[in-house]
This record gives sequence, structure tokens and C-alpha cells, in this order.
Amino acid sequence: MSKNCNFIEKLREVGLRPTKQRVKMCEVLYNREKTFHFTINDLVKLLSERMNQKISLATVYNTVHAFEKKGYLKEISIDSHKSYFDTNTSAHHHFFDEDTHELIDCDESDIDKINIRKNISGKKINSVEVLVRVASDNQTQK
Amino acid sequence: MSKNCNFIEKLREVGLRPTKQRVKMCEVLYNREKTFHFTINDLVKLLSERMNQKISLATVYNTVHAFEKKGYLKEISIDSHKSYFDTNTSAHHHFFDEDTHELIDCDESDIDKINIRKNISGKKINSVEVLVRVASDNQTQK
DNA sequence: ATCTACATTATAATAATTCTAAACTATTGA
DNA sequence: TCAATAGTTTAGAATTATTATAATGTAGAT
Ligand SMILES: [Mn+2]
Ligand SMILES: [Mn+2]
Ligand SMILES: [Zn+2]
Ligand SMILES: [Zn+2]
Repeated sequence: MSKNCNFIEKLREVGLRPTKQRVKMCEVLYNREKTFHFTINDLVKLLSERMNQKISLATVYNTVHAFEKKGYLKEISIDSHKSYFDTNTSAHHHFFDEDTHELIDCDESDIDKINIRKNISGKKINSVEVLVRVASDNQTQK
Repeated sequence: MSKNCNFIEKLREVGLRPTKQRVKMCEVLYNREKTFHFTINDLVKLLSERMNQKISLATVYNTVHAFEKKGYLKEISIDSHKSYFDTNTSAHHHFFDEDTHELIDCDESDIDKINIRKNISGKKINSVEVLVRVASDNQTQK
């Protein structure tokens, strides 16, 4: 889903009924310059605070998962205690700031292509993703 | 913690009291040929079935986290819906079998050294880990 | 306008994890 | 040896994230 456009059409294209809840969610997720990362909680806050739209929590979950299934969102596993989602659905690597718990996308050029030497018999590779954990530099420098 | 040895000493060394619950957990976790991956549920089953030791769930959580803090265990984020732990605490990459939900360690030689070109100002890199998701090959081959 | 399949909602249920506070135990040092 | 004490275990309650339920609402088709 791209920005500033007719989300009604976009939703219809993939067979999702363009209800007002889904359109609002599209707006808050895709009407922006850059892709971003969020948790369900972030999203609920964005909807109520920025969009002034109260959507039932169950619907937020349902819709996020519907979008995920259609390839409009991707779930990122960084922290087993929290689900992050990403509006950037392409394969890409991340930095994770352990101080702020912020996820940052890597550009193509930030990490050289990964070379996998091993293959697991009968299995094909679905994705190769790198997670670089970073934290503040000025910790215990004596 | 290494295998077939005095876990009482090991525990004492890092300032953990060697209670019988902790020693049993050490036995089931470290008295084996190879490192392995487990969930809390796996561990509770191992303790009750293999070791015939009933340990309260809260203690299993407490002890796993105590071991993690002491560097005897590492938490692995693969699936936001489940916590995996690893008795291999060194930095290493993983294959994740999406069919069986099994984690497989990569050897040093399986993946070439990752070259990170970007640095985040004021932050140092704590770890660089690759996750290779694999799945059955014979899916939709027409 | 009516029908129907799909969607939304409030609420209940479930699951994973953490908290609580009472009972227990390893360690210390008199 | 044996209390004193600090740390540990435990059952069960509480919390949190997520999913299920079932009644109500609505988009799209006729
Ligand atoms: Mn999910
Ligand atoms: Mn944890
Ligand atoms: Zn991303
Ligand atoms: Zn591992």
C-alpha cells in the first residue's frame, strides 16, 4: 500500500472490504513519508490520539493480521516479549537500539550481502535477516 | 557451565546458592553432549519426565532468568509468540525451520563474516546475528 | 429495499509471565 | 552445634498480551 491515495481501492483489490475502521488504519499506517515500526499498543494510541478514532482492540488485532496476511505488514521478532510490526514488507535488516527499544531499518548498502554456505536438505531458504543490537557507548569506560 | 561436573561449585562461583532445584536444572541443561534450545515448557517437561523432579513454575522462570543474568543462558528471539532459550551463549547464527519450529545453530563456517558499513552515532554494536528461515521445499511446485 | 456474507464490538476466555507473601533452607559465625 | 539471617521456593493470585464468542452492524450484490 502506498501513500496518499485511495485506500478504498487498495483494500478492494485484495478482497478486503473497505470498512471505515480499515480505511482509518490504512491512513495512519500508510499516509506517511517513510515506513515505520510499531506495536499494537502504538497503533491503538496513534488511532485514538492522532486520528481521534476509537477502534475496538479486537478489530485492531484482526486488521493487523489481515494486512499481514495480504503482505501489507510484516511482523518482526526482536524481543520475545513484544510484537513489532513493520510497514516495510521487503526483506531487510535492522538495528535495534537496546536503550530506547527502537528499531531502525538498514539500507541495502549498510550490510554486505550475506553468504550462506550451508543448506538444510529438503528445505529452501525463505529469508535471511540480520539483527544488529546496539547500545549506548559511554557505559563503563572506567 | 560445562558438562559432567560439580554444579554446586559452579553455582557458588557466581554467587547463586546451590539449592537442589538449581542443581537439578543444571543437570538437565548442561549434562549433555551438545548445547540445545528450549522453551520454558520444554524445560518443565524435561524436569518432570526425565529427571522426575517437580519444580514450581515460578522457580523455573526465576532460575532461567538468574542463569541468563549470569551468562549461562541466552534468550533467542525468533517468534514473538514464544521465548526460546539457548545453552550456547556465544554469539552465533541460527536456522529456523518454519515447519517444525526447530532452531538449528550455524557453525562458524556456515555463514561468512557479516560486514556492517553503517554505524549509529554514540552507539556501539553489541551483537550481530543472522536468522535464516527455512521451510519445506515441496510446497507449490505446480 | 432486501439479503447475505463478512466485519465490528464488548466482553469473556486463554496463555504466558510476574507478583505476593508465607514457608523453607543454605550459609554464617557465635 | 545451632540459632540468626538473607536468600529461595512455592502455591496461588495478578497482570498482560492475545484470541474466541456471540450479538449487532454494514458493504456489496441483486
Ligand atoms: Mn502475530
Ligand atoms: Mn525473558
Ligand atoms: Zn523494518
Ligand atoms: Zn543457538
